[in-house]
Amino acid sequence: MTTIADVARAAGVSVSTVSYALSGRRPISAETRERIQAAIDELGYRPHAGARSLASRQTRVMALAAPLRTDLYVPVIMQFVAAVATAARAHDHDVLLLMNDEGPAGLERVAGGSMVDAFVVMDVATNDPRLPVLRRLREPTVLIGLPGRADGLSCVDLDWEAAGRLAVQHLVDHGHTAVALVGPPPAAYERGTTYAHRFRTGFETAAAETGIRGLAVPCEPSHDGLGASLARVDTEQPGTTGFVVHNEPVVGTLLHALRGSGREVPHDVSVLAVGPHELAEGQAVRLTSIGIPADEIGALAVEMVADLLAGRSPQTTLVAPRLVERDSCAHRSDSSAGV
Amino acid sequence: MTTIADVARAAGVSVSTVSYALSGRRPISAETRERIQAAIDELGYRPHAGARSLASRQTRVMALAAPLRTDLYVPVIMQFVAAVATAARAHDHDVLLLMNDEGPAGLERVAGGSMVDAFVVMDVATNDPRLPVLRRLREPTVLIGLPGRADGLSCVDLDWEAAGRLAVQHLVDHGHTAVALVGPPPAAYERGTTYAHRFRTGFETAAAETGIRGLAVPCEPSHDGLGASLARVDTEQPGTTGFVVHNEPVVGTLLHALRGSGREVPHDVSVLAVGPHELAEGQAVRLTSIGIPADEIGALAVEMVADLLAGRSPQTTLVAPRLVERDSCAHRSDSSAGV
DNA sequence: TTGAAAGCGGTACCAT
DNA sequence: ATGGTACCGCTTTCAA
Repeated sequence: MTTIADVARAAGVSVSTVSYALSGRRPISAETRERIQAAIDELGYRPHAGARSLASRQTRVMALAAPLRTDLYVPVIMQFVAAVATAARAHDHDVLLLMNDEGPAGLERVAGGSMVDAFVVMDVATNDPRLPVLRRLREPTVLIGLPGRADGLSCVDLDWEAAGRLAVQHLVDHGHTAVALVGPPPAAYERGTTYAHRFRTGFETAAAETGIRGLAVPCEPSHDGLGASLARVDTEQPGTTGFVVHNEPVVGTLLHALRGSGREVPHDVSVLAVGPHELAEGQAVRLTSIGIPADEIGALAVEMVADLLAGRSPQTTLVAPRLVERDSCAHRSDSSAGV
Repeated sequence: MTTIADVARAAGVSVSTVSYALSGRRPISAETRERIQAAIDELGYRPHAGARSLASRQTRVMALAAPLRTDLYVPVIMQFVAAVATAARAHDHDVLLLMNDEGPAGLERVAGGSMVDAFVVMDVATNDPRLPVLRRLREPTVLIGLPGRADGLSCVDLDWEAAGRLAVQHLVDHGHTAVALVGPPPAAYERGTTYAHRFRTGFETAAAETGIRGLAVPCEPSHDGLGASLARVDTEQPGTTGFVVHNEPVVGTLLHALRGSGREVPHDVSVLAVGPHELAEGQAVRLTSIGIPADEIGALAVEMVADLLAGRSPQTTLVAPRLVERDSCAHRSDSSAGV
């Protein structure tokens, strides 16, 4: 293994000069810099991360606490993970992966061992037990999601409430007066994951404000689960012509079920999906959808980590939802709202 | 921050004694051990990972190179990642996440900086450019997958060829004489990902050996993609009564398409899926399926890392496929094979 | 069974 | 602009 001393010797300078050449923390003559760089290239020198972290008290690694749940849509989770990892590299950081099954103890372990400089935490619940721990740690934290109280911690997330409103508004604009939300599984609501609540709140608020009928039903992500939810809608709110699906796994199933019950999309009913655009586009009818900008949010999270590391104060950022029109929402020119 | 010296002082022993008490590398009297443990608990001491890796030349971190492709079924990838992360923790290791977009350079960077003790690499292709690099590195590697030549590296994977044979055999056992494989997208074959080839080889070999008709068609993971593939099957091999789907995203779509063309499952045609059991169970008809034991393979990978770290030689392990019977494969008692 | 001290490979202060 | 060197916190000889 080649060390900084080897490089110094080869370049005919002192170790401190090599160190400063590397960090740029003090002026080095162009000529010296070149000799050093040549030595580094020739020897294939790589600073020892452990030695560096010991001396400098920073690791250039950030921890990413990612969820491991079956009631979450995995492709989106993975997109967040990939976005954070990629953005971290762009900031010359690596990512230490923490699976949430370790809980608060895992965060303490990693922080206590000085393994990371900061935390990015996904899947935060209203009263997440990790929050008090994170506040106490000296390493800064960015939450992907929005807990009940965010004080002292940075947060980034989609503005789910605005997304819920946007969905309803789009259907209202198309003349719908009875809309249903096929939401996440009950478990997602019960767990206190705020995005489920926030979307639903936006949905219900907008329905109330625009004076249309709106019904939100949770949905288990299976063929039968969707069947049950759809039955509830048909029973509790007959005449529903607009569907919002905030439950990726059942998007395709919903389409088939509607068709199976004689309702053509978009001729008889409109469907608006919330989820990845690829999902929306891969269906029998290309679905109008509100995307989840995981790449953007992941990159923002890392940006905010950098801010905190630079000494700036925690902040909360909500990303505005964006709707892409495709082929699943049609105008209802007449006033008939029967099935 | 509390250091080993603080602990030593509090316990009234030397630093080396604390170190040895922690590592267990030399006998410590029960009484001393207790005093040390008490001091550790009281002070909340955590060894500094960087200092430790500097002195001991090992990090207790393993790198996990995970793919970032859109043509892979993400839930399964994630299951591998979770399995490796969990197993790593069970071996007192952490996981540094590498997204494959960095390629061989990322591996060299991380190894050169002494950030990890070993590598677990997913999504290996026949002539993966990372292989020569990994062979050269001093850190041992375990591949999840099977490259063209595995010499010098450990490998774990599902025995995909056996899986392909198992699928055909199951359909043959149920009296089918014309079976089709709806496989992964062309990109998966072209990339040289061996699992696609191996499954297909097993499928075709078994079909040939049992003397039945067998047709393998790749399939783009979308509604239209499935439509195209199904059309090929109907044209090139009319009378097909057994379908093997090795393409998770289109499983549901295939079911609907068959139904749409007047073929009931399992009455008219049998369908056998390859993929997670939850996927198979969430369909309109509960599908007989061959699972992908990601948890088992991930755990094995970590086990093999531990073996290599302990000085044992590289080895290759192929996990036998397991088939779970559900409701999508029926016996064809007569000899009619018409659509 | 325990202690003292020499590294491990960097960083950054103090000099020049 | 550059060099010398005292740490950073831990592991592991060497000694007792």
